[in-house]
Amino acid sequence: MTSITEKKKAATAPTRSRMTAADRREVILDAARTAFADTGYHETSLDAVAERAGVSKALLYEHFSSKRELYVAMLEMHVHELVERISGAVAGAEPGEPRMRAGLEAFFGFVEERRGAWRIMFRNAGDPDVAVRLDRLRDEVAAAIVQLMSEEAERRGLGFPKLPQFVEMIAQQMVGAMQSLADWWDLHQKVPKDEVVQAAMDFAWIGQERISRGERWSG
Amino acid sequence: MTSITEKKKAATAPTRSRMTAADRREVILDAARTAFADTGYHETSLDAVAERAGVSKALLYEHFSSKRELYVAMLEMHVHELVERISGAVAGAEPGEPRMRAGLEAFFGFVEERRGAWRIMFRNAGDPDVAVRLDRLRDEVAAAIVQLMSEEAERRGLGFPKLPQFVEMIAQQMVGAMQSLADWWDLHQKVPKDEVVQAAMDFAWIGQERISRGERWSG
DNA sequence: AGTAACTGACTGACCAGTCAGTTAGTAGGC
DNA sequence: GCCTACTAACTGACTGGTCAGTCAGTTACT
Repeated sequence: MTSITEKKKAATAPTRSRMTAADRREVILDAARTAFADTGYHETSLDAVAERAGVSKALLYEHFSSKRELYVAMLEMHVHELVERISGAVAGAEPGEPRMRAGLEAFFGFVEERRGAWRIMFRNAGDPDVAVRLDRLRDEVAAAIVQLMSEEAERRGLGFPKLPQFVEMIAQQMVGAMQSLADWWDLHQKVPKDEVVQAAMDFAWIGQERISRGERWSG
Repeated sequence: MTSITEKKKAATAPTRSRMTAADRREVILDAARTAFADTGYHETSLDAVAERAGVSKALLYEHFSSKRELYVAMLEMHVHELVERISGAVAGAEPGEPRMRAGLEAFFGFVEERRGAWRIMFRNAGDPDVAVRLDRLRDEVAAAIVQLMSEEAERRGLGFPKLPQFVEMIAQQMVGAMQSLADWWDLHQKVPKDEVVQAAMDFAWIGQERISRGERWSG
């Protein structure tokens, strides 16, 4: 193992330590995450990121060829984790309601544990190229939901073919609703995760009509 | 000296007309709308807006004290219209399902007629201060929905008091779902409005469970 | 002749990206 | 153990371009 000779655990002291490229890259990505989360893409200068990372701006360019590339690399890291968590949870659950609940739990679990990451991912776009990337991700998630819904329909021996775009529209709404709820939760962190998941199930699964009749899922 | 010896001969626009302040303001707001809709907040310079409006940048500052103020004024104009249309439609409909359908129709009607305006309102934020403003608007809309839902519950002689935040979470999801669907529609304009409204009703009103059983609203 | 509409030309700040150099580790020879 | 040469990590100081916002005027209308 490439032998981490000495864990720089004593990093508290201003050790003007030279790192391996890989380690330094991590430090930079982490600084980028917090910096961008605090002030957004446009309003965060690379000087600020460099300062947070404790290095010169020039060094950033040894690791990333542009501001955008840095941002995207950081973003992709978290996106990857989120996707892994959700798809893992979904794959390991029974079809139907349990699957949906598992997905929601995984999603809101991520949001809870990594507030900063979440905020970066969907509230801070700013740059159009970055926004395009996020849109693409969003569409991929929607496509995955479409896939699940179609399997579900087949399993039950029916389909939604009449409106070719129908399932996609449902999936887009699902994604939007969850994103919106996560944003709200970010501003109301006191609300426990269970209640958030519950509200998501209520809205997306049993629907408005029943809600307005006073019903709740799994009462 | 160096005065304009020769008429610039603005061959394109013959109307080098002097306007009243109010008229010019309208022209500027309109130019701002299209410019910002095309390229977003940060990527649109005031020089570009001025050019579109056919005036000098300095004149913009006769009417608006900053880029942000111009943007917000333009935004608020459209927001006001949207809110008027929806609340008008909602007020004139019977409670329950007809009311919801009326609100959705009004909303998607606005999106259809004013694609540019919609795109500005929620896809282009960019500037954090502007984003804050949009968030506030969003919360107001959510609050209005909460209000409607509460009245509805009272009308039916029941309530959702157990989780104080429950209704708010539902409302936030509703807003997010509709925003998301509108964004999607913006990229799939061929889909007729009726189908979009239908999908919205299906998702938000009857709920996922019934959808996955193959049901549709009003069959 | 008075004033409101309007302009060109400017500046000051910011910031992504560059470059010519300076260190800190390290491998190899003695 | 101690030099030495090599390399990869790292830096300060700079540039070139963009753009919000300003100002000293110039026109057109009443």
